[in-house]
Amino acid sequence: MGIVGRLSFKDQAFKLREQAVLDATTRMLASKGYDLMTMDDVAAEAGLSKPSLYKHFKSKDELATEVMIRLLVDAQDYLARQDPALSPLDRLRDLLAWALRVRLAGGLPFLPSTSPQVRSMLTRSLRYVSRAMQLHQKLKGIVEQAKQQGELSADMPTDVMLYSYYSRTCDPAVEYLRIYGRYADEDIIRHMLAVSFKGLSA
Amino acid sequence: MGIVGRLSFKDQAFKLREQAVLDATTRMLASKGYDLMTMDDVAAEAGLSKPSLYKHFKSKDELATEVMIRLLVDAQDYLARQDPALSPLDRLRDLLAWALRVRLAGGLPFLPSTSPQVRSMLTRSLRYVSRAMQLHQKLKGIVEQAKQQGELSADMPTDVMLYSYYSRTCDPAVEYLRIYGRYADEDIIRHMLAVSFKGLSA
DNA sequence: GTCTATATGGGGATAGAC
DNA sequence: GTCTATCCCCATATAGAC
Repeated sequence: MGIVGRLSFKDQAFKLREQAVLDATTRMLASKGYDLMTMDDVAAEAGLSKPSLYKHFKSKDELATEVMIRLLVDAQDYLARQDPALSPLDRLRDLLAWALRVRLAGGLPFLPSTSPQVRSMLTRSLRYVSRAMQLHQKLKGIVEQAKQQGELSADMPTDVMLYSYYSRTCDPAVEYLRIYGRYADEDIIRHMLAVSFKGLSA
Repeated sequence: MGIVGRLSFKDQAFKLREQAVLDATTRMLASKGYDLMTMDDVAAEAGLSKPSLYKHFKSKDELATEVMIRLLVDAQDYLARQDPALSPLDRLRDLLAWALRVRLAGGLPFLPSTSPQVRSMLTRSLRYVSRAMQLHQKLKGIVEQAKQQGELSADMPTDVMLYSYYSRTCDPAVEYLRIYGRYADEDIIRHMLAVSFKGLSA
C-alpha cells in the first residue's frame, strides 16, 4: 500500500492534481522549452488557475526542477527493474532506448538542455543534484563492469563515455530524423543506438 | 580587393562596427544563450548604445540570425580551404575538429540549439536556410564519397549520419568534459572525435 | 548615427474575495 | 485552496535632441 492510501480524500485529490500539473509541465517543457513556457500555459494545460498553481509550486524554477527530479526517479526505477540477465552493455543500450522512447512519446530528454539558465537552476537544487549523482554513480558502475567484460573499450576514460551517453538522450538528431527524415519512432531509436555505440565509421 | 575597399571611410567604420557587434553577440550567445541574452548586454559588450545597435540590426532575432549565418559562411570557407589530399572521412573529422575548436574558444556550436524558439527563428530566415542547405548538400556529397570508398558504412542511411554529425558540434558532453572532467581543449576534441566516429563499444 | 530618456507589453508572482 | 483581478519588473523597441 502506497503512502497515498493513508491520506484523506482531499489530500489524495491534492496529490493527484500535483501529478497532473507535473504532467502538463512536462508536455509544455517538451514542446516549448523552459524559457518560452509560461505559468499561464501550464495552468491552462493542467486545468487550474495560476494562483492555484502557485499554491503547489512556489516558483517556475521549482516547478521545472520537480519535473526533472521525477524524470530522474523514473530512470532509477527503470534501471532497478531491468532484466538481471542483461549484460552491462545491454543494460546501457536498453536504458538509452527507454530514454529515447520517453522523449519521442512527448516527454523530456533526461539530460535537460544546454541552456545555461536551466543548468544553473538545476545545480542549485540539492535534491536534483543528489538524485543525479546517485544515477551517475550507478551508471558509472555499469560502465566499469562493461569495461571489465571487454564490452567497452578500456582505452576511453569512463567519464568521457558517460557524458557522451547522457548527451545521446538529448541529441537533436532525434528531432531532425523525425521531422526531416520522417522515420518511425522505433527506426529512430535503432539508428540512434547504432550511431551511439558503433559510431559513424565503417 | 574586397568590397570594403570601395567604401568611404565612414562606411568602412560602420562595417567594422557591425562586425564588432556580431563578435560581441557571439560571445553573449555562447555564454548566456539566446533567451538570457539582452540587447543591453550586447550593446555594453560591443561598446555602443542600444539605439545605435538597432540602427544596425532591426531586431534581436535578426541580430542572432546574422551571427548564425556568418558562422555557416565560416564553415563553408573552412571546407573550401581544406587540404585536397584529405580523404572524405578525414575531411569530416577535420571539419568537426574545427567546429569544436571554435566552440571551445568561446564561439558557438554551428547547429544552434534545441530551443524551439531559436529554431523557428532561423527557419524563418530565407538567407539562413539557403546557406544551411548549401552546406548540407556539400557535406552530403562528402559522406557519399566516404561511403563509396568504404570509409563509412553503406548500411547506415546518409541522413542519419549527417544529422548525428551536426549534433556533435553542439554536444553538451563538450561542456561536461571541460567543467567536470577538467580536460584540456585538445583532449576534449580528441575524445569527441573518437566517440563520434568509433562509438562507445569496444 | 549616436546618445538620454521613455513607451509598450508580456509574464512571474500575489492580494483579497469566496 | 480556488478563483478574478492586479502588481510590477524587465526587456524589446523607439522618440527626439544633438
